[in-house]
Amino acid sequence: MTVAPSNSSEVPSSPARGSSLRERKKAKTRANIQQHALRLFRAQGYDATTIEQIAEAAEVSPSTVFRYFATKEDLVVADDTDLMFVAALRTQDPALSPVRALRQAIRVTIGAVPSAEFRARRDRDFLIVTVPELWAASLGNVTSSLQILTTLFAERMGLSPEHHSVRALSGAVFGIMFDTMLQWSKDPDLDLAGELDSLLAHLDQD
Amino acid sequence: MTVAPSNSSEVPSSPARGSSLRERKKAKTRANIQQHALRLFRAQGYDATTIEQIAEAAEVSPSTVFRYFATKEDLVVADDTDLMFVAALRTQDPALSPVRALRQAIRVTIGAVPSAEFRARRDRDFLIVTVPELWAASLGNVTSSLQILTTLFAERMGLSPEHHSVRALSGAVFGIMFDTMLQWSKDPDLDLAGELDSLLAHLDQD
DNA sequence: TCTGAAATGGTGGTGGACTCTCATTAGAGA
DNA sequence: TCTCTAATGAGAGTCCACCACCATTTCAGA
Repeated sequence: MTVAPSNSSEVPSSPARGSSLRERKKAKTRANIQQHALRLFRAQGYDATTIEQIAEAAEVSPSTVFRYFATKEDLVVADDTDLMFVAALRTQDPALSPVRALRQAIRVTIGAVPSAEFRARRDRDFLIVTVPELWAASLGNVTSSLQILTTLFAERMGLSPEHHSVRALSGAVFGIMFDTMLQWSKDPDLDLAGELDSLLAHLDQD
Repeated sequence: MTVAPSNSSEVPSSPARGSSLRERKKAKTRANIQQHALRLFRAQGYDATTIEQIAEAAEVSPSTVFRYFATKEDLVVADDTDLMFVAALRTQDPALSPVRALRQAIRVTIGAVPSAEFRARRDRDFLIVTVPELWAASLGNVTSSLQILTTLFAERMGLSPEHHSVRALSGAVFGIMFDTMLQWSKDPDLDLAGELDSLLAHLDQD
C-alpha cells in the first residue's frame, strides 16, 4: 500500500545516476540486503528469520546489515512513505470531487507501475499487512497518509481539515482501503484496483 | 511476536462469584498485576517498563507475571473484546438502519459504563493506540471487530457480508472510528461519544 | 489435622536484536 | 603510486522477554 520513493538520500532500486562507484556500490549492497531479507521473510516467515541468516544470504556481515537498516523492521518498511494513491491524488483535476479524484488517481497509478515492480511492491505490502509487527512499524506511515489524505480532501472541498465533513469522508475512505487490504491479504490475486474503485464508488453520492 | 492465541479461561475483572478463596485470590492477583503494569506503562512508557519492575510493583515474582500473562503485550491487550460498541449493536432494534443502530448502540453503551471503569478503559485504549507494539498485538481484535461489524450490518441490510454495499459501509464506519481514536489519542478529553455520533451521521444518508 | 494439589518464588538459561570498538580493506583524489 | 577517508568484518558485550526446573508455601477436602 505504500509506495513512492520520494526520499532524499537513499535510492532503493535505481542505481543512482550521476554518482561515483562508491555510491553505486552502496546502493547495490543496500538493495541486495533488502532483497534477500524479503525473500527469506516470505519463505520462512518474519520472526523465524534472523539477521544473521539475512547477512549470510546477502554475503555481508551482520554489522553491515545494521549499518544499512537501523532495525529489522526497516528491512521491510524502509523509508517509504505514503499510500501511492495519495501521491497521485495531488495531480488530479481540482474540479473533480474528492472521491472521484482519488479513484482516478488509483486507476492511473496502478496502471503506470511496471508489473514486475508492482509485484515486488505487492509482496512487500502483503508482508506488512500480514505480520503484526510490521504493521505496527508502518503505523506511522499509515496515519501520516491519513493526514495527508485529509488535507488534500480539505483543499478540494474548500473546508478546514477539522471540518466534520472532511474527517468523515477521509476516515471512511481510509477504512475502505484498510478493509480492502485485509481482503487482499487473504486473496493475493484480488484485483486491487477494481475492488477499491467499486467500493469507493459507494461513497460518491455528493 | 504473533497474535495472541485468544485466551480462554481467564476472567478479567469480575471477582468470580461463587468460587473458592483460591479462585478469588487468583483473580485478585491477576487484576493486581495488570493494574500495576498499566500504571507503570502510563508513567514510564511501555518499552521502558520491564517485567521485573512490574513484578516488583505488584509484589510477585516475574515468573508469576508470566504465569498470568503469556506475553508482555497481553498485560494490556488481554483477551478483552475490543470496541465495546460492537457488542451492544446486537441488541438494537432490527428495524433501524445500520448506522442509526450503531449510533444508538454507542450512545447507550457509553452512557451505561460507570465512569471509573470508563476512564480505565480509556487509558487502556489510549495505550493501545499510542504504542505501535500494542496496536499490533490487538490487530487481531480489531480485524475481528471489523468482521463482526460487517456480519451484523449484513444481517440488518439483508445482504451477504461479501456484498459491496455492506463492505463499503462497514469499512467506512471502521475508518471513522479509527480516525476518531487517533484524534482521541491526541486529545484524551475529547467527547468520544459525541464525536463518533456526529461523524457517523455523515454516513447516514440512505 | 493430615494429604494431595495448586500457586508461587527463585534460579539459571536461551535466543536474538542491537551496540561498540577496532583492525582491515577498498575507493577517491592527488 | 601514495595517502586519506569511507566501508566492511569480526568479536565481544548488553539487554530483556521468555522458558524450564525445582523447592516451598498455601489452600482444599477428608
